Amino acid sequence: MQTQLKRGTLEMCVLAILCRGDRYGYELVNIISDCLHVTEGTIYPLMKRLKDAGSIDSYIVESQEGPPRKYYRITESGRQAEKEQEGEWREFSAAIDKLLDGEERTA
Amino acid sequence: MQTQLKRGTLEMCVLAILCRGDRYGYELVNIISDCLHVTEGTIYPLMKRLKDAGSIDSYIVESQEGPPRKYYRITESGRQAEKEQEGEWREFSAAIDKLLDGEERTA
DNA sequence: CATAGTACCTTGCAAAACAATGTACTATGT
DNA sequence: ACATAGTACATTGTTTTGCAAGGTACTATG
Repeated sequence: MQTQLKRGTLEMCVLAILCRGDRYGYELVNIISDCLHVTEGTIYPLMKRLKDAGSIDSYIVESQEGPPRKYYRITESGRQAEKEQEGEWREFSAAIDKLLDGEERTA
Repeated sequence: MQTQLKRGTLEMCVLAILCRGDRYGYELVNIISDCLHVTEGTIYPLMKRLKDAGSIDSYIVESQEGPPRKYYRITESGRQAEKEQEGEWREFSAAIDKLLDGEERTA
């Protein structure tokens, strides 16, 4: 459900959340799940892509309540990517709203 | 550029435009291009999907300025689909904005 | 000792946007 | 007569990315 709409926006959301502080993967799934349906099968591959791209890096922290947690920290380049993507998002959603409202000439 | 963001929304946009009147494919490309980058390689397969789904039907009209035009007309079920998708879009974009603004607990 | 919760990860599939390519018609300029 | 540009249709193959399903392993509870 609404799988297609999420394309491209999840990356931006993860970066935006990490801009506000470090988080571990499982935690990100829970945070985002408050707003959108999302699973680990989506988030873990995404974190790998972001790390490969240099937008985030990571460190391990032991936990008493289960297995060790892999925390993610945003990089400077990640912060920049977030800003760009948020700008694109604003532009894009304004464009969609314009098309939905409809102001096109009658050809 | 921003290819991913468009996923799922183009269908909704086409349906919204057809709700306001019949259009032919090439015309739709031009109308949408005012707001978003989109090409025939995207629109024609989309129209085929919409027709297969029963959201639209079509008829041919001769033209003096070039090859015949295939006009698309929205069906009742297409109108309903448009309404649903627009609702999902509103919900979705609100969810994204919430995640961008960030109100999550420091769990 | 089974179950549930936490936390990590990978594989394979599906949907959709798009560049590239192709056809064919009309109109314009030379 | 012929080339070019604009109109209008269509298909093929590639790419990206979300997600279900499956797997590992640790801790806590009944």
